[in-house]
Amino acid sequence: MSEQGPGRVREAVTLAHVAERAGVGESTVSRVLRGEGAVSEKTRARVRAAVRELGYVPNRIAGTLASAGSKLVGIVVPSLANVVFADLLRGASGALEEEGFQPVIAVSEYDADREAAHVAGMLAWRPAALMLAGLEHADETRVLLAGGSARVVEVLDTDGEGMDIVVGFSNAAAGHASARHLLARGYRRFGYVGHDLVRDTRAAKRLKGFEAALAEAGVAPPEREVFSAPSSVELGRDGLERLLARARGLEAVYFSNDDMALGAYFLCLSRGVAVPERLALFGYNGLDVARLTPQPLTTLRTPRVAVGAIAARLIGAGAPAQKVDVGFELVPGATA
Amino acid sequence: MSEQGPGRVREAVTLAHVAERAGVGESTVSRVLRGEGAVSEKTRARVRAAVRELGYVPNRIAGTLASAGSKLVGIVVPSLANVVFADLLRGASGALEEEGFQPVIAVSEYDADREAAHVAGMLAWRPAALMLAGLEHADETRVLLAGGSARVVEVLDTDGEGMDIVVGFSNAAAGHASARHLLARGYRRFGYVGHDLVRDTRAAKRLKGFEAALAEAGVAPPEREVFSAPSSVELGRDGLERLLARARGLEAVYFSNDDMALGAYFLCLSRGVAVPERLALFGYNGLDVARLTPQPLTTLRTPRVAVGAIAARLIGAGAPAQKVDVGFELVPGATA
DNA sequence: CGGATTTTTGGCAGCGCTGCCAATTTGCTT
DNA sequence: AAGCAAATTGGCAGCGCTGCCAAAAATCCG
Repeated sequence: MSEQGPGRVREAVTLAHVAERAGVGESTVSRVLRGEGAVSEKTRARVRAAVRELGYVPNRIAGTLASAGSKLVGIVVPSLANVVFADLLRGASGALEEEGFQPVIAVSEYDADREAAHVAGMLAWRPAALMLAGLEHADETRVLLAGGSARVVEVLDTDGEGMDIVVGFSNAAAGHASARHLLARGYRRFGYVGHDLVRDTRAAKRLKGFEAALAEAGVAPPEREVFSAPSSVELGRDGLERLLARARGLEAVYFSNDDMALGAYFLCLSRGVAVPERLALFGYNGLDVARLTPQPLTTLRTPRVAVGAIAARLIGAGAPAQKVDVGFELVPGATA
Repeated sequence: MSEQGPGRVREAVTLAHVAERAGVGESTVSRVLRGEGAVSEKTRARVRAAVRELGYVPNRIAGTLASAGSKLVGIVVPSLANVVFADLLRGASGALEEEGFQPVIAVSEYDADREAAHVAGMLAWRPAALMLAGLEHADETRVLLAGGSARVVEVLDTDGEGMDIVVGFSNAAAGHASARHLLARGYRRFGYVGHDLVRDTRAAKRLKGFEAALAEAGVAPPEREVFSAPSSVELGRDGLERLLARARGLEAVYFSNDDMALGAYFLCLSRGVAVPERLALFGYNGLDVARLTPQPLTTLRTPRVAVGAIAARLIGAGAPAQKVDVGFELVPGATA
């Protein structure tokens, strides 16, 4: 029953056990483990041996409590079904790891209140930083964040005021650039097929930028076909189908993202609608798969992985509040 | 400087502060917060008011240390670039949340040693459970897991021995079923285009099952074109291109997954190769996008989201060690 | 209305580790 | 060989919360 004895009683090996085994003080073991403070090579070796022999795994809960300030970084994304956020997480997760942080993720389903709940839950772990998508948040979220000591990084959008660090690009500018491209190609009669604009404020900002560019050029706003569901290939196909059924003479259609555009492109392939001669298609995101279709999709690529990575680096560096615009790249494909 | 005073010194509001403010003992506040133990409605209200007034956010680090056993669940996936794992995370994350757990993720890049390192790092947070992809792990991982008190859930594969709970399906059976389907359709000369088989052991198991079925039918094994990189649409296209360049008379090609098959399908569309008449294509995963191409891809759909959710439920229920086979579904499309 | 119960509370010792400071040892100098 | 500075090391008080147990208050009963 006692924690010593010859048997492998393993249950809860603590730093104290390691210290005893190595015949040194607890502080010394702690120093060795953290590679901090001067410890002679001899003791260092003894401690490491003890750690190995006992199969000791440090308890970071206790460590964090004692030292205040954890190495956790909370990340709340709107969805995991969308490649954008998977890419963001990939970039963030990789860089965070290198910076010595551990990501903790949560999904808000594009719901501001759920986001707030997650923020509260994560704050309970006293994270070093919290990463949120976009600049629009529930008031409660702002209050929680203002009161805490965690850094805040808002990503993927720069159109607005950030609370602390902001890393992203202008969605309005993206929409604007997309429209300019289409206008330059001579298109004048536009359509728009999109998903939930209320929840996905970034998509809404793109559309706004897109329409602004048309207005500036004195061109009529696009005929809209908007769903209130998350984006998907299927929705894009259905959207274009409906749009074509009711709007005559459309020359080019702007989509809320590549998934949607892809569905529409497949519809065109199936129906034998000549792209871009009869109908031009323009997406958003720069998805890999959309680059390899028989005709590469004309789209606008965003550096999502980089956004995650840069955000992580800034957190690691303890950078001051700032806004980093990583820009985007218009990718002329063969569909517009 | 003192932590009281009339001003809003906010820094570190603790349970003790709440207790003082509400004029009750710490234990009472703790009980109210956890909704455990009998507390009169009157005091309960006073405590809640104090919590609100002070903007108190419980410190779960301290709570976990005091009570032992956290509500964290570590999840180590091989990659985030692959939809499969994003789906898995989605299912797990949603169900975990409902069960009151918080997911902590890490990416191993299909590397067993990195996986081991992440497992060690997560164990330091004394998680309730750890979720790993597949049944193949580094010895170190097994040792760490055997010594810890965390539950272990291995997902997406049932071909082999699990350490604790296993939720998934047989990849070998999946490959076998795919071959049976193609054989039933009369195809006899096969090709295989795949990605890194050494790291992605599940893909290797599928191929093995596929070849076994061919052998059983007395059919020659497939002509292989295998890359040592992660799967991608591009790799699928290139793979088929190479395969066609060197193997004559192929009738059907099996792909390591839908991404690969999609790239190949696009190549066929571009080159005007009649699918499935001249060449049949068979994928794996049941990706949404592959269901909406002009010709839906014939593939095998796996319940990835469900796997994540079921795994989470079992953890929450404290289920005993077991192996859950959720099966898969062969989806006859128009490409084979 | 006193004593036995049943409810509600409060007190306080840890959980395992880190930070601070003092004690000890070692290495140099003169 | 004594004197000091520098390098190592150990002790121990918390970090903020929960679990356990005893104290206090509210209820019940004959």
